[in-house]
Amino acid sequence: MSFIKEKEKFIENKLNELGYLNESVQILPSSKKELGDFQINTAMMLAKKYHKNPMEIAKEITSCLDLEFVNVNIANPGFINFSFQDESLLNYLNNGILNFQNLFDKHPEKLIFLDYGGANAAKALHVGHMRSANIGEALRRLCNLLGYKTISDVHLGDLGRQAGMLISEIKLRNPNLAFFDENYQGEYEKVNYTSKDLGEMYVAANIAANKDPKRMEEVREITAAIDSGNKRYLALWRQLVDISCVEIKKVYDELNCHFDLFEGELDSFKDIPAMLEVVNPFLYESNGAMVMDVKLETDTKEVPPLIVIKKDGATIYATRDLATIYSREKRFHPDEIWYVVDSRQGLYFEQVFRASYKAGLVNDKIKLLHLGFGTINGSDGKPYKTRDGGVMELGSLIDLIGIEIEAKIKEEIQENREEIKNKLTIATLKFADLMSNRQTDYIFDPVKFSSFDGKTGPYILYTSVRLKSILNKSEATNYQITTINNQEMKNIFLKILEISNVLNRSFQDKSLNYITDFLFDLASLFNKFYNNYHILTEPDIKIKNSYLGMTKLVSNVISNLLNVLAIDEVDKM
RNA sequence: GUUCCAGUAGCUCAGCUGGAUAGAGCAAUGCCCUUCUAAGGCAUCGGUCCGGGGUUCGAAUCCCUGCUGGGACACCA
Repeated sequence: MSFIKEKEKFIENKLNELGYLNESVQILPSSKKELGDFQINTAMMLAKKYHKNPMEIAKEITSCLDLEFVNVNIANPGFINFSFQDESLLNYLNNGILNFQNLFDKHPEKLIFLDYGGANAAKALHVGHMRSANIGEALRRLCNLLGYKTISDVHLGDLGRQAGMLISEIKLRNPNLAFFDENYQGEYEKVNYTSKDLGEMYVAANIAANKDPKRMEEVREITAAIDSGNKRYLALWRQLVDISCVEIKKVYDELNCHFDLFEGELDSFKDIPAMLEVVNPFLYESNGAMVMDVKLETDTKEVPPLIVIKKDGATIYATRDLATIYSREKRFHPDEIWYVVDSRQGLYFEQVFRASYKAGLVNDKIKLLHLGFGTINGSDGKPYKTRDGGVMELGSLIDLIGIEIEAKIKEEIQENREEIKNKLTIATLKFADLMSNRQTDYIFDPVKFSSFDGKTGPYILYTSVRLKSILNKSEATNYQITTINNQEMKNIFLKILEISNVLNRSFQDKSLNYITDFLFDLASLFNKFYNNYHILTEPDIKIKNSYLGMTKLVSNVISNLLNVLAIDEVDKM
């Protein structure tokens, strides 16, 4: 158990003895440092609830604190401030050097299924995909750290109109391919496209179809044909999906994303009949389509019915998502399923989740969550585009930042230069992406992000390199902090005590900005210390060893938290 | 039109479920490298927390209301 948690429990027990039953206590860093390192505001909350004088309750609480609490004082109208004995802190922190896991609290074991990534087959990944990937991957790692089991699925968008688009374009360009011969019976040849070709053809088809209604009609027909299982088109489409997956996997690899399952909408196809059997009793016909009511009496807003089958009899994304939920429940029995998808799909997921519960595709105990995220905008506040107004592909974006980064790596570093560049580039992007609260939009500014002054990924990595460099030069092998020698050191330790709280909040909000903030604060505090004290030349051996122990501790903490964010460290930069 | 979410320093954003004097980064100005990576550190400047009511010991945070911006509102995903 973390130190803070242990002390909170201690106070909660004392409150029980005083007759304040089942109250929870939060120990927070004090906002008035001159009054103590920590504060609790419990007395004022209890005062309201029990109609008593907060000062009196504060006195009751402070009178039962033990000797580990020092410098205890009460301030109007009922703030309790205190600090902890250095020995207690050091005892705990030294355990943290040996094992990072000692610094925070484990959660109850559950299985969480995460759906993130969401790349579209045959279309290049763009900036929006990056956010889903970064947030999803970091959440997966956070879950694992806290003791949850996880399954991640990229859930490709590999069915739908882009299939029709692409095939119509191929048909136009190579009408003689066997896929377009209704009478062809033999094996289908391997097509010879690169994922770049696919991207280019998709764009061409999209433009043409938007201009020409006849072309759009053809796209619709092909899409519908695939939907109803047309073998020729499906054979071609599966090949195209495989081609584009090569590129997609490469990018996810660069982003350190790990997917336990690399499934997609195509895979949900086989589950549709079984799903429809369950949902069928709830369906009714409306304007030709088969829909399901999902509104509730408690709604203050209008929640339209969910379309499950289109009027042409074809499936729609909702059909596939319902089938996927059904299949996930059957195969894995997760306690929760998280969807890391753009906030704009909020209403849609609300409908799908309601439909799932209502029809009994999943039991009521399973938690279905849509973790929406804000859009990535350009400096004009509109969705991020390239300079000429096109869609910014993720790959080009990574290259763009990479060039800036390359120029800043020290010239004398030649060994692994490419690898260092790549890691710094991803660190830059990820840190910027995870830094803003998950739910809010943010402005993507390549110039700002690659400048890496201030609160950035490279700043954290720079600090981590510093820490490692010191540890290497010291040649220390075991680490023990025996004294808190100055305020800068104390501040670092107090910050580290916040880890458990930071991880919990991050988990609760499903937002990584608490972790990026913490990393920045901790790195800043260490850099401050670094500028004021010289570790390796410290003459007092006891103090020097404590400095080294602290350096090791900070290094461990930063490494572990960067790992949660799926950011790799470097040895030099 | 209905509904949801935003509005905090010149700019970009935090703000721990109501706590004490509202915080960072960038930008601006001035310092600190013969010392463990100066991609660093220190200092200064910068605020009617969109406006107006209310709730209470206490509001950027909760409620009401107005203004501004953005999203969503059935056969795209």
